[in-house]
Amino acid sequence: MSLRIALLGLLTAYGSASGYDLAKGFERSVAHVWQAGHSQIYPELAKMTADGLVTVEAEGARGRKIYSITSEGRAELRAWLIGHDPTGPARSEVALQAFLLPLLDPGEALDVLERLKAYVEQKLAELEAMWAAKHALPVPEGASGVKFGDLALDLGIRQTRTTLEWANDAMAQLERQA
Amino acid sequence: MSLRIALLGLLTAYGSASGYDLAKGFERSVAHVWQAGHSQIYPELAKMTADGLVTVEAEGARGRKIYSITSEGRAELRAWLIGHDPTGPARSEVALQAFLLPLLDPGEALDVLERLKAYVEQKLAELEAMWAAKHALPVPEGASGVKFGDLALDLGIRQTRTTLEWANDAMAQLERQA
DNA sequence: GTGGTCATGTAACAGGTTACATGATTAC
DNA sequence: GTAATCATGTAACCTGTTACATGACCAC
Repeated sequence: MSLRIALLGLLTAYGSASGYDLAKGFERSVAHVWQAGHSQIYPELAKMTADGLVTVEAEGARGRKIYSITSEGRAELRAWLIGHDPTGPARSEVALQAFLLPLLDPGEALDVLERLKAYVEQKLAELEAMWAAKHALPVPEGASGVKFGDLALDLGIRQTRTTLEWANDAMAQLERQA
Repeated sequence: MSLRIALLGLLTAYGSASGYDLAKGFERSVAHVWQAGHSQIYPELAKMTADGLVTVEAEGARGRKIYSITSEGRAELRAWLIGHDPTGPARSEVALQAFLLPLLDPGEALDVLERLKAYVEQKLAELEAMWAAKHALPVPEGASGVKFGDLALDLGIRQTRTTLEWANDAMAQLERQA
């Protein structure tokens, strides 16, 4: 379901786009929130067309199909946004690794945390660069106060920072033991 | 892969256990980190037995099969813990909803955040209760400094708190606009 | 012309969820 | 005896990943 929603959302933001554009859109704007490759996107767009949520507005060069959202699609997106309860199953490889870390001896566990920290630091830098890039330009006239995607980016940055703080504290704790 | 690792980890912690016990273990200790139903666990244990990572140590009443980890299994678990890079694809329904929230008007968006906040508060209460329960008892003699699963629980609590703070700030921001 | 990137698709597989199905044991 | 819970399994389905495959167009 969520893939559909993400596609409808992007299509709303873009006005209209091809499957290829949407795949690029996933790499850029939504990558930290949701991911999908083209092999998942193309069949899904076909199904969504069959279900009347999107339509092929035009066909361009190189077989390019330009999709746009229908009013049914807009309704579906709206219903999900308003009605969806995020009971989403928590599944985190990082947390699983953290859970099992005490099975290693402190020195080894420190190495693992060190690598994790490096990874998280890099990710944080990427997200902060994204934020900076988005906010470098002045807000255009008539734009709404909250920019599209900003709330999610803020959440991502905060959570990444929290993970980093946790890793530092966990390392300090292990060092006291080692 | 991660399901295997989680099962090997629980089996290490428990010494030995049946599929049923492991399913219960998922509901309790690891639920905030990883999840799996019995319909996934039983076939996986069968495959792991075929691969030599676990063995059926004994068969009890009601067809109960008691598994224990083999040295091969311990090696696999260790290798994963030491060598696994957490490049895990980020996929979060909450973040997706946050991303698309500006598509609603501020009043509706506030309602969604209100519901999310209630959910997150409840989850935080559960995790904190778990922490309190674990730390109510004095640390047994000879136990290592960090209790099994504590690092992950700490991470979970911190991230849940961060999400809550974010929701509050996002609501305040939307209220200014409404 | 040839290498890159645009653009779409399919197929095989791995991981996960929901529903179906069955029987043994225990508590009342 | 009957309801709850222990205990295991299978089947259908959905989602997601990796790999394969193909052709159009553009820049050099």
